[in-house]
Amino acid sequence: MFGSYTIKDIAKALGLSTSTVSRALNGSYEIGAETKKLVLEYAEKVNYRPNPIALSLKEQKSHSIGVVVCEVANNYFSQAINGIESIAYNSGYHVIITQTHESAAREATNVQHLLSRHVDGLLVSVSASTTDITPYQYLHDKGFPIVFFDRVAQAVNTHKITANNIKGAFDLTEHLIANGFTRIAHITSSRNLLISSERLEGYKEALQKYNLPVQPEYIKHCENGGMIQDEVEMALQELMTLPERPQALISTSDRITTTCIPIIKRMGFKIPDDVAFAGFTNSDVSESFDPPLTVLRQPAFQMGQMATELLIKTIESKRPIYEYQNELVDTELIVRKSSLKLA
Amino acid sequence: MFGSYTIKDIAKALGLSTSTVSRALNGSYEIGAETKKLVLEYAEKVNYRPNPIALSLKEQKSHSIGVVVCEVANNYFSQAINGIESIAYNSGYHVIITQTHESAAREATNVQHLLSRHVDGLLVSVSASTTDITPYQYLHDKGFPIVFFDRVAQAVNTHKITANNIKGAFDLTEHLIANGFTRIAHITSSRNLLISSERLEGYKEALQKYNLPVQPEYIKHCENGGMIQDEVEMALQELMTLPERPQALISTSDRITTTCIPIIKRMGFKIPDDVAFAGFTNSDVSESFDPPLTVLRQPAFQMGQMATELLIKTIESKRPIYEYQNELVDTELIVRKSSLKLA
DNA sequence: TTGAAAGCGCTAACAG
DNA sequence: CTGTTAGCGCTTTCAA
Repeated sequence: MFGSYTIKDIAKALGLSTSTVSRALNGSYEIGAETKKLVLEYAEKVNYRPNPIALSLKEQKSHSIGVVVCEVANNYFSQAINGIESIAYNSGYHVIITQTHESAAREATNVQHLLSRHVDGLLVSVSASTTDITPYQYLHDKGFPIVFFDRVAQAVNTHKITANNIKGAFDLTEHLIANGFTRIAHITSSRNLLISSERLEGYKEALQKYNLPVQPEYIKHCENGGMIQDEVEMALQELMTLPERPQALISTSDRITTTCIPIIKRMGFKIPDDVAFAGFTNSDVSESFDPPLTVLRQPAFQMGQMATELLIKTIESKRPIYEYQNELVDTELIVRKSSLKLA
Repeated sequence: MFGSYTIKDIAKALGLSTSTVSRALNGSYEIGAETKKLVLEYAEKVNYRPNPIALSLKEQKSHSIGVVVCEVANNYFSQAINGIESIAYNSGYHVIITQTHESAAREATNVQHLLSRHVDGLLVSVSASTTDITPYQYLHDKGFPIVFFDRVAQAVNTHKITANNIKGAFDLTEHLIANGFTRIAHITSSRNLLISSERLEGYKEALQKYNLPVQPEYIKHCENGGMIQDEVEMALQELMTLPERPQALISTSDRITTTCIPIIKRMGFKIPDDVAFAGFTNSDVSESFDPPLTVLRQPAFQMGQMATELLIKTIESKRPIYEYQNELVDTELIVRKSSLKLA
């Protein structure tokens, strides 16, 4: 709060009523041209700014949207937040960001917190440990605007923005197959996440297309989404000590992808000579890795923008919405040395 | 806004007045034990949550803090924001983040925007192109709480949290000197930024300590903070075509550091054989770079936390504050292969 | 111990 | 065309 002029101040200074000032400021029709001019000029002079809090109280709208993500310091999410901010800012909304650190409990608290803050809508990407989505279902049923992005709660029938995960993982896997690899392992995030199963599905589809067996021992889940270094290390350990050691690895989670590299090296394997590697990540330095990383990139910024546009449209819609969009956006495969052809 | 119970609802249901309910809820002394119990139980039952907007209007406090940074999708800032969120969240404040994209004009708009949102205080890290700090000075003079972190407006006498930039750059430079390099170039961000001059100073101090000449042609500024790829490329180009080509490079900006690597490689130089490299960055994957990067890391998370603690303390202080803290936090030098000893 | 009423800044229905 | 009034949810005098 900072010593700003109120409508009352203007009214007093100009010898008018607050309603007249309000009307002038809001360009109402029922106002005299001169009065209007007078008020507008004075308001301009004293740099009048309406108090958004008073407006919120009046309108029963906070003009804020709540964001639930696992982590801000994550390539994908920091880019998505960039997109969210860009749209929200221009639409007069501000953004309250909360982090789950992949904890379902924390996520529930965050949603509560955001609700008690009276956010007008929610932009959510569920945590890796989230299984209970009834709070979202409940809110949505009550007509509260929610848009999921990236990590969606499938069962809740609302707007969703996701990357084409199946195709993305398919492309990644197919690329490895095309490069001569047949024993390809798959490291992914929690089984709770739809993105995990979709990416797994894309992987399987590619194997099947080329008549390669889908081997369960080649598939590893990191239930904490890679937040815990040990789980990634364990998964890698198990994979690389298999009798039929995989020739290539794909990782389908941003954090896991970047975490894998040093672990693999520490285990003494050379990429791609001993084991090829490719993964989902939005890191903008994957080119500088040793070796340069083959990555599957999601349009994080655009996804954030799309989700926010949809959410604001929903919030501002006059009539209830019963048709929900399920946007699928394309990913980008960037081939580099880490997935180099088998000699 | 979401169909929640109000004090009025409770009052009506219990046949009390709103003031009584309010008193019960706030644990006032002037209230009957039974009434209090009654209200509290009912409130609990219906999951009553005070409307923060009404409270804000009443208290003339928004319980929100505004953050001004250049970019969320930046290693340092995303980590700092993580720290900011963690403290703000636990203190009942929410955080409104704005990005300048290194534009001074955008920064001014953002501050205006945040002010019109009635944030209770500002956490700012100025943009690379900011020269006019009078708005901050003005606000601060009026008693508005501002804490600068990382990129501070030196002239404004308020709380500041910075890394020990001089020592950090000194350490980085000394390390290179210790490794046998004598011709060390310095690439940094805009001259406007105090962090740039401090880091430059640390560099010079190290050279002087070891009786090495400070050569102006070895010092390059990127006025756009590395937002523009070309400016980094240009700087590198000029340095690497010098008659006496530098043997080592230090970069003192997060974004510039990560940008340099691919450019240097594209120019055909091998790191560290043709030119050694070390730089400020908070990237958590610098270990995976080719070659693994020697970096100077700032405690971004803690800096965000400290800044937020200070800001909230200032906001909530009963009496005006005239003593401002200037916290200097230590950096961490992590030595890796990119700065390897000269053969 | 409790209630009535005013007020935070703003808008809007209702009078005039 | 303009003023009066009430009300959004809450706290806090002031009376009782």
